[in-house]
Amino acid sequence: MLASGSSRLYFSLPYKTMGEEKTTPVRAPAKDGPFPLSTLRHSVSHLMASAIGRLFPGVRFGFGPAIEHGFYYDFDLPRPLEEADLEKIEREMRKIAKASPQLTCVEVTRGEAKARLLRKGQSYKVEAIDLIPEGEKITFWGHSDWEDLCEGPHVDRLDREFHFKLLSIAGAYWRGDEKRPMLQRIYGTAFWTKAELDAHLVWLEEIKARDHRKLGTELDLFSYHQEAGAGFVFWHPNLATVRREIERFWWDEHERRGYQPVYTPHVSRETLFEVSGHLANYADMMYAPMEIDSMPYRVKPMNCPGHILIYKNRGRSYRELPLRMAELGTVYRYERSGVLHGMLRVRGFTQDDSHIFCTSEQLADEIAGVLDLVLLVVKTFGFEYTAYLATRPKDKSIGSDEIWTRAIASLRQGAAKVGMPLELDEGGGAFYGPKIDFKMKDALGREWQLSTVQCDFNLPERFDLHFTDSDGQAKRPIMLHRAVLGAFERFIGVLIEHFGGRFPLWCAPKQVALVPIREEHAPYLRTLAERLNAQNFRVEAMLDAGHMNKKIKDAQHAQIPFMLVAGEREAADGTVAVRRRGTREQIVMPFDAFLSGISKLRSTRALGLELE
RNA sequence: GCCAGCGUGGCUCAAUGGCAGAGCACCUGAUUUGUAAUCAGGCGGUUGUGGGUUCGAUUCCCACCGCUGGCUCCA
Repeated sequence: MLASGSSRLYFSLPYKTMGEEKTTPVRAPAKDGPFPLSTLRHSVSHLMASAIGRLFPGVRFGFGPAIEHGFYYDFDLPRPLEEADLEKIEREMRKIAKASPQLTCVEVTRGEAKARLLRKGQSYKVEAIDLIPEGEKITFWGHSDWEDLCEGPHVDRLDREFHFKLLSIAGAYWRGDEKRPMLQRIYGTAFWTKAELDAHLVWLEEIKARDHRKLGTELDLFSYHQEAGAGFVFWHPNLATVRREIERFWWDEHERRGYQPVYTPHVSRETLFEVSGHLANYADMMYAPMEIDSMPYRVKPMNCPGHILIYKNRGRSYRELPLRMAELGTVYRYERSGVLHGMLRVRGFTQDDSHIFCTSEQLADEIAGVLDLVLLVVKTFGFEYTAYLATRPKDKSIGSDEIWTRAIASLRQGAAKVGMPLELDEGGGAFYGPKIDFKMKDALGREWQLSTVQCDFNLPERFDLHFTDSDGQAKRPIMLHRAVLGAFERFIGVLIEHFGGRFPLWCAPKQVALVPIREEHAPYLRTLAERLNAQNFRVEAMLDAGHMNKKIKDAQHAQIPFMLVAGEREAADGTVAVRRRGTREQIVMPFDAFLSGISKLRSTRALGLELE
């Protein structure tokens, strides 16, 4: 119903660092034509609705807005749609656009609008009228014999040049409410030019090709199993290697920044989660209790209670603050079956969790420290990001206005210290405190929520935490929850798609492939493999009988960053023919030069593969 | 959880109410190759699980498990 005013910047490409590895088509943002792109898309959604009206008499219409990459429209139809229907609908749309291109708009009174819709049996639309604020204009937009309660704006004529495609069918609750009827939704997209539509379709293909579930199979990264249950990920050696490298990076950075490692049990007595409030507020997400010695125990859905027990284990001095505890803590949460999605939405996952206990004076510095770490991660993996400051929710929340104001100020100060711009998410905070959430934008321009920093005034109260201040008084610390990667499952799932399976050298499952030209050159390469192994490089030595070309193909498919090919000439002068992933180049260089080159790429965690 | 679709060797996909097939992978043998697939042979499936209809079900029906696209909810 609502067309937003102007088209948004629709797609950007932060792919500078990837050098020759770049495979994503470079696209300029889709342009507005005679009308804004979103207006076109909204009009095309109307065109689709009118075609549905002709093909499915008795259809009742829901909403049909323009969205980020296209549009949708919801319908209550007499029968389920099939893929094959989309083409039929498209054909009907073209017919209608050609036959009756003129759009019309009439303003009516509220009563008249209702009568008009009742007459047509459009019960959802009748309901929609009540959503329009009193005093606002009520208009119908239409073309041919079809019209729709709609605020507009729309394009003037449907015989202008534009290009569209219907993409998929899905179910959607009326007004997004799961207690209401399920409608059928058709998604589509539209552009002013064919080139832009084609580019968009190529982009959709690229997304499909980079799907972490597809690459997970192709590159032997992970699996899930019917016999193990939905939402549980099995990490294969290749992906476990990636994870271990990232964990190593993570611990290095945390130790450098004064975090202390802790480990806490996966299962605790239920009373712990009563005290923490999880049982009262989070029970839906928790698994049923298990009985141990006739007492109920629970699998942990979060790590904070465990960390708090460690804090509380003895008296704490102000000298210990800020106290930063870090754990790669595996938690289990019940997610409804329909929301599970590869590694990105699972039921058991490992958070890179930390809790910082500090005074309110220390808060801004601690936040700055966390944000600095987020920036390091963003840079290391080549993401772009947007940071959102989420403030006090309107309905229920705890803590005084003063403490909220101070915490929000601290979040702002922390961001200012590291020069981080903040978008505002008004009222988006947790009930227990404000936070900064990050959306990371991947190489395909899609956004993912990963990092988060949250102030918590609640748990220190509930667990009655304190420390002894310099004046001898017992005082209450503030707690900061933070995750930088978020969860390994989601982070690495995103990373697979971000890199398209082409991991940077430092965390690639295999880093160097060795290919002899003939089997008799294998001994030379074996000595190189030993030297690489001695430097802790992960080597795929393809030294068995077999043909060179096949090995080259296999190494390329496995996305191994470097391939060293050697025959008589190389063996004679201690050189290697280096072939970089994604290229056909053959650069002959001394092995020592190669070794120092990749050592540098590894130690700098370079994103690209340019050897100096 | 809800709506819709799907489930055939490790992977990608055929086929039919009447003996389940191909390519890749894997194994064996031959081939010794200068930058993306050498040739030949072989192994491998109770067609997701359970029930029903039928002379006969992988195919039709039901339930469950799992997956996919969305909705709703989230790291």
